[in-house]
Amino acid sequence: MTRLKRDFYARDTLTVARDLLGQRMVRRWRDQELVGRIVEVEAYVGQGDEACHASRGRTARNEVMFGPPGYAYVYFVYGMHHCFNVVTEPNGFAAAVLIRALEPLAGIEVMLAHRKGRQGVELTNGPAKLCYALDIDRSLNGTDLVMGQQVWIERGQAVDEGLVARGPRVGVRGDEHALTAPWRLWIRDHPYVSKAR
DNA sequence: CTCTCGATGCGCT
DNA sequence: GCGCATCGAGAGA
Repeated sequence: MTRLKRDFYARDTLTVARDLLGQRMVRRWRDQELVGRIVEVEAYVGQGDEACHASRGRTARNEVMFGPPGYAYVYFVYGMHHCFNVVTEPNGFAAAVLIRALEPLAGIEVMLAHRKGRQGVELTNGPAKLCYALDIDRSLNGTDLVMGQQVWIERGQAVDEGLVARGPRVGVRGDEHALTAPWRLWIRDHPYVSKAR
């Protein structure tokens, strides 16, 4: 499998988000690989995007987003959950793509164990759920997706443009633009896409 | 099925 | 102190 390289991530965030659909996210866990096909993402685009954690400037928490592309930005939210993002755009431009849902492809037994009792789409149909399934927490914040050995993304089956759906992001706050920009992208009718609330 | 609400820790005002 | 890029349980229809 071909791992995505730095130049994949170093592009416009919406383009990276679009191209991440269908790719294979891989988590090295002990001596096996937990793999899921990316079926839903959201773009968070820098200082002008009020929903982006970096919109109010650089802090200890969002530091990784300001750095070079191709690194993991993992944050802790609601006192109990983690979310996994990939950093995009050139060094200095704070942007990232949130991975919101996966279709499990390998290591499903391990994912089932991590999800204690949940099964089927409940394994990975949400940004925090997939972090539980893949055992991702803040210890992975700042890890290199291009050279690292803990988590990375491989070239997967391309998604035809006609299958790409777009809409407003889920659960965000901010101005009118932040609330309405169609920066959530998913594979149309895919069963593992998260349920809107 | 839909809706509401509590959990729970930390980053930032 | 406030609010959060969420989830799961429980109630009601």
